[in-house]
Amino acid sequence: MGRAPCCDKTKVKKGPWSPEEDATLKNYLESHGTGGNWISLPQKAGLRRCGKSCRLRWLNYLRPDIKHGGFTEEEDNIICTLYTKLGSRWSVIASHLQGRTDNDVKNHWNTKLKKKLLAAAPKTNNSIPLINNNNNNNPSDFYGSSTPSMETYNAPPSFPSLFNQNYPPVFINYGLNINAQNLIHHYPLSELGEACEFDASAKKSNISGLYSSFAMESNREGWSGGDVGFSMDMGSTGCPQDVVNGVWSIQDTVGEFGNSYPSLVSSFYGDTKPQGGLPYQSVTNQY
DNA sequence: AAATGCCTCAACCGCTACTCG
DNA sequence: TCGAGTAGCGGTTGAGGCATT
Repeated sequence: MGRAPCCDKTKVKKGPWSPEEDATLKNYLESHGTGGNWISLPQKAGLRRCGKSCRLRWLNYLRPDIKHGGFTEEEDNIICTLYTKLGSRWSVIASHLQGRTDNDVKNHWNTKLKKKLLAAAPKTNNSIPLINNNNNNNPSDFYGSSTPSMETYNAPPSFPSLFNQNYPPVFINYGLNINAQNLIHHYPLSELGEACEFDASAKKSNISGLYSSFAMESNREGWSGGDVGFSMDMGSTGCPQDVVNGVWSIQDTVGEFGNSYPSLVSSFYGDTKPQGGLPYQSVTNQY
């Protein structure tokens, strides 16, 4: 048996709020406050709405300090910068923007900023991103049923906060999440390290989290293995975002990446979770 | 003018975190 | 310490508006 619903769904109204309902809720909250309990509020206020719905309507729309209307360029930059550091923690990001709600920021990102940045990131010529060693060059096999975009992007030029001019250009090919337990189940870590040329520090890591972040980059100067590099944080390297959000930051990884490209995050470029058991295969990059 | 497709965003859903008895 | 109730969060949906054909 599942969890008991927060209200009787058959008795509450759903869908868009009418101006009358807005006024009722606003008047009630301005004179009584929430009383510390949203669940019982609609009954007290005389609304046939779920408490959660009332809370959302107030927080996202009726609150007097809400800023409606388009986002400024400065707000866009803040969102982009924080997204690279925090991932989709919309409430935290929204807290840095006066009068913006998490829902607002989330919608704005999904409908505008994400597309804007993708459009500003032209595909590279060397976009043959992944080949597995299973004698089967169909990359979708590697990703299971959740096939990601196999496109490769240059660093978006409109994303200046990500790229410090003191560093050489970086081309991130792809970033994805991997279920570490599945991974261990199928591969000894040392074998994985050999097969995929993981950073030496990653080989030594203890796997402690369910999810780890895995990223591949190319054209990275100084990479000992040639043009292709892999980095993996196994959840034990002090990266605060990787386990929960799949947000991966070179700045937060250990080893030789540690002092490289500050704030550079791969999660923007692709994010998927392989589903089902993976066949034995390693991954290389080819030009 | 009508049909169609696309985009936006308010609202919902389900899950986790937190609080309190 | 545990469990119930509630708050908060992020992902997703779908109605309505707008643009294009």
